[in-house]
Formats: sequence, C-alpha cells, structure tokens
Amino acid sequence: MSITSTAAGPTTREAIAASARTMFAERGFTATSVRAIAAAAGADPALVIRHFGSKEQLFLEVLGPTRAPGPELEGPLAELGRTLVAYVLDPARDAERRAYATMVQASDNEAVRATLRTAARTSFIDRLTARLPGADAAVRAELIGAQIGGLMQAWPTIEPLLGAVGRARAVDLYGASVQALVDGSH
Amino acid sequence: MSITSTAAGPTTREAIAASARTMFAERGFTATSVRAIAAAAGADPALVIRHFGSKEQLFLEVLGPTRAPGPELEGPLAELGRTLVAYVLDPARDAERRAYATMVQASDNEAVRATLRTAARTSFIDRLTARLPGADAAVRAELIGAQIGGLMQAWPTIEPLLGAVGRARAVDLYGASVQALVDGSH
DNA sequence: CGACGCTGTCAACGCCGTTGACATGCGTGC
DNA sequence: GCACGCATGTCAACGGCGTTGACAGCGTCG
Repeated sequence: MSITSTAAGPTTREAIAASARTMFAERGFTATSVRAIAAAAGADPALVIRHFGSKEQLFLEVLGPTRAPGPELEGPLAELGRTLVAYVLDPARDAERRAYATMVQASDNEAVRATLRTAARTSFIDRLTARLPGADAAVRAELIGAQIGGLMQAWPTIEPLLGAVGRARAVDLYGASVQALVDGSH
Repeated sequence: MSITSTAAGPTTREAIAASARTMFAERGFTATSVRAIAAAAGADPALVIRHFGSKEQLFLEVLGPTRAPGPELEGPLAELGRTLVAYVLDPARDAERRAYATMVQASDNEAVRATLRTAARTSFIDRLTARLPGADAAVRAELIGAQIGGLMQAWPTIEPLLGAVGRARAVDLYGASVQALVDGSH
C-alpha cells in the first residue's frame, strides 16, 4: 500500500528515458554515451545508472520490444503471407521497425541479442508455428522469421527506391514469397 | 621497383591480423579491445593502430568482404532461387556467413554499415538486377537481397533446429520462396 | 524525534582507442 | 662509407567512457 514509488516519479527519470529514446534511435547504442544522455536530460551521469542499472538496461527499456500484441496471424491461411508483410510494412509501424533495426545493429551486445531472440520467439515464431500445417511447421516458421527480419532491416534502404512501383506492389511481391513458405512444398 | 613494401612484411602485422580475425569472430567488435588483440599477438597496442589506422579499419580489413566472385547468378532463371539459396547455405561458405553476421551485429558503426551496403550492391544486387526480367527488376532484386540477408543472419539459429528435416529441404523451401521474387507477379 | 529510503551530487576508478615523442635497424643515393 | 629516410617498434600520456562509493537533502512512517 504505502508505496508511492511507481506512481509518482514524474520528472527526472522520465526525462532521462526520453533523451535516451531519441538519442539511441538517432545515433545508435555505441555512439550514444551515458554522459550525453544525462546532459540532455539535465541530470548527472551517475543518476542514469542509479535509475536504470546500466546503459544496456536503459537501452532495452526504452527501445526494447513493447508488450504489444505482436503481428497479425489470425487471417485465413491462404493470405497469411500477404497479411504479415502488410502488417510489417504498415507506415504506422515505422517507429517499431526503426527500433528493431537499431537493436539489430547493436546486437554485438549479448543481452540485446538475447532480448531480440526471445521476443521473436514468443511473439512471433511460436505462434506462427502453431498456425502452420505440415510436419516441418517449426522450420518453416523460422524461415519466415528470417524473411521478415531481413525485410524489416532492409526496408529503410528499399523504400526510397520504390519510385513508381509503390508500396502495395512490394507488399504483393514479398507477400507471395512468404506465402510459399506458409504453404510448404506445393 | 625499389619498393619491397607489400611483399615482405612477414611477422608482426600478420600476427596482429590473425589475432584480430579470431577474436573479432569469437567476441564481436565491441567486446574485442585493441589492447587484447595486441597482447595476443605479442605486440604493442599502439603498433596495431600504426599498422591498420584504427580499430574500425582493422575490423574491416580482416572480416570485411573478400574480393570473391560473389554468389552464383549464372544458372537458368527458372532455378535461380534455389541456386542462390544453395550457394548461401553451402557448408563450405560457413566462415563467410559468420563474418557477415559479425559485421551486421557491429553495424552500429557507420563505416561497417557502409561497407556492408556497398558490398551487397556491387557484388549482388546490381548483378541480380541485370539478370531479372520485368520492369520492377531493381525492386525485386532488393527484396531478394533482404531475403538472403535475413537467411544468412538467422541461419546459425535455424540450423540446429533442422533435426530430421535436413538442410536440403530447407534449401528447397527457401529457394522456392526466393524464386517467387525472381519470377515476379505470375 | 529518529530511522529509513529515495533522489541527487561529486570525485574517482579502471579501461578504452588513439597520439606524440622517441628509439632502432636497414636499404639506398651521394 | 656514410648520412639519410623510412618502416618498425616502444613508451607514456591524453581525453572519454561506463560505473561505483561516499555522502547530502528530504519527505514518510514508526
């Protein structure tokens, strides 16, 4: 009862988190120093560590996987590939895609790699495996995970090249390709 | 004439490069210090910088893209997807795949990211674009690049899960999926 | 009132990548 | 033959990093 802790710590901790979020997103993990985050938040570097434990934990807390519902896997099996790709490339999902890319680029760090891996497993691959038919569903789910991961990472460089082609066409193309793995052999 | 330079610098420089190669591959870019590389090679940390310019340049020199011919793109168009995937997953290509994964994980660093990007362009995407039919060949080549990149990165976690399925089955599955992008719409 | 816990400050530690000044040995041009 | 240049190697130091420990203010609860 007594504890006011999580309820009302309004100022500094949140300022640090906000600075960290933008700076990590803009410059990456390594190029962002704890001292710079602290300065931007008007706080002491030591306080950053006090609040978040370490630079690594701060990074994971502000950029790590949200407790979001995970990608859409509910539609009809025959359109799952397209549904999935449309979900991932949805412009509204831009920030999530960028956060993912930032984490992959920092996956030099073992804790980051582990977080990424378990998030992919629990919120995507395991659920997908359950939906796929066939004996090798688990392997196919992993392969689809590889496809989706590759797409999210490459999208920032692909999008500007689209020109006249249009995002919808890219969704159709990649969706059909993913669908081949949803269906299995033939 | 006079210069013996590139020919006979046998000892220390190569020892440093060898230490660097194994340590970077085992522990990643960030977790490997210049001082540790130097110690393992029996050299002075300053000498590492003298020889290679910076830790970053050393990393790129020992793990960066080899001047290899690049992936197989010559076979018949109808089998290009499978050929490509078979090439990438070839056990003989293991070291290259690991080097790629190590670089992606260090792509926090801008120079690493740039090297990765231009290598993919010149040795893969541009050549692939030239081979693909259709008006949106360039976009399809980029999407295939995303697929292949995702596969190379995820393979270390996928391979142990194969069990009874077998690598050949994975090649068939992913190859068919890539083929969908080679062919375009239908 | 006194103990406690949370927030914040400050100086310091050890490690990092990198640099500058300095030695040394070797092949070349005068 | 010898001074020169140059590549190779050594050493101490710099500034920046993430993190820690000692300590101060301060509101709350007993």
